[in-house]
This record gives sequence, structure tokens and C-alpha cells, in this order.
Amino acid sequence: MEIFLKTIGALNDETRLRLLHFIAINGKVCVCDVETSFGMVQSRVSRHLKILKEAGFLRVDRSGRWAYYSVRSPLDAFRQSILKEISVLKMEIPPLKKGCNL
Amino acid sequence: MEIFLKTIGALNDETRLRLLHFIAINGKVCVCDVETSFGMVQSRVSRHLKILKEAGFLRVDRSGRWAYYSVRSPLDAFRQSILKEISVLKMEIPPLKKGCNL
DNA sequence: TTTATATATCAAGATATATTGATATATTTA
DNA sequence: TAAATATATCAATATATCTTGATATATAAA
Repeated sequence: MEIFLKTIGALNDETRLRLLHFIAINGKVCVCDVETSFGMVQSRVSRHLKILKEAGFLRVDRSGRWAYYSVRSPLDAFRQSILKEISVLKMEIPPLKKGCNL
Repeated sequence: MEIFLKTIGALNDETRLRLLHFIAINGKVCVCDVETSFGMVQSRVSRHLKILKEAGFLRVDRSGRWAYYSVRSPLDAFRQSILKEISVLKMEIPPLKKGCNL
């Protein structure tokens, strides 16, 4: 129940739907890439990615000072069906713009 | 997008998950049955059922002074997969108690 | 070892959602 | 027609969530 509500709660926000789809499209991206691509402040990006991670949609790999987020794999059938549903939504998804200095 | 968020938003509440599962189990129920079975005030039940209806999960049939809510049918694959997911959650679902006088 | 970069977290304010009791409307019964 | 029942909606309050700017931490570069 708690897990279900956490999963659903993570989806209950337009910003997170856009971030999730963006990452599904682009594969591994770091926080600063998302920050730059979406033009959002860093704390906001960081917070939303954490919520998506804790809801079981994303994983994070740390390397040096970067945190690379990507869609968790394998993904259970339920979350897969959600990702599929999200993929057909009409959403403004910006192109990937590398945001890190170096 | 709007529809998706409305669907997800309807699920983002423990009370509504319990009501939805209760109706999935019991078929057609009227507001006063839910009110009595769950021990909730009427305005609260009415509000939540409306949200579930507008999210595409429930239908309502009016007959006399009663409003009978039931799971919408046919239900698209995505909402079906959600109902299935809900059905395996550990939730306190009270037995149906008829609440209407007559 | 000092400085810059990337990320996470916190506190404050803004916004959204839930709960309750009161009220409105419609239908049925007396 | 008057009273009772079932439901919906509203207004006020309580609670949760989002956004932002500030701060903390860790890594890498100078």
C-alpha cells in the first residue's frame, strides 16, 4: 500500500512526468543536463529525480561529482505499463542539452 | 496529459483506493451503503466517488433518490492493470452494510 | 590546499488537496 | 402539501506538496 501510494504519488506531478519521459528517451543523464535542458533550478531537479528514484522508476549511478539517472532495469510490468502510457502523452520535452562544465 | 493526471490524482489517496476496491468487490453500491460500511460522513464519500468517476474508474446510475456507483465497463487496459494492482494491496475493506432506510 | 563544480538537503512561502459541518436539491412517503 | 431521505456542493480549516534560495558536502582542478 505504502509502495503503491509512493509510486502513484511520484506520477502525480506534471514536472516529474516530463523528467521521467525525458530520461526514458535519452538514457543516462546527469542532474546538470536536466537542469540545463529544462531550464529549472538545480534543487528542483534534484528533488524530483529523488522522488522518481524512490518510487522505483529511476536508478542513480554516481561517478566522480556526477549523478547519472536512468530508467531502472529490469522494470516490473506495472511500472512498464505506466511508462508506456506516459510515452503517448502530449508533453513538451526539450532536446537534451549538455549542462556540465567539462 | 490532463486526463492522465486526473486518473493518477484519483489514485493518490488511500481513502479512494479503499472505496474503489470495495466497489470492485461488491458491484453496484449506493452512497449511503458506502457511508455506513466505512463509517464516513456523507459529503466525504460523495466527493471521493465523484473524483473516481471523473477519473474514469466508476459510473453512476441514478434510480429514485439513490445514486448507484459501480466500476465502469468496459474498462481500458491501463485502468484494468491499475485495478488489478490495487486488488493485491493489503487494505482494510469493511464488509458491505446496507445503509439506506428502505 | 585553495577554488570551482555537481549534487543534496533545508527552511520559508505558495499552492493544492482533504475533511468537516452546513446548506441546497431532488425524490419519495405520509 | 409537508416531512423525511439520499445525494451533491460549498465554505472553512487542516494537511500535504511544490518551488525557491541558501547552505552543506563531496569531488576534481588549479
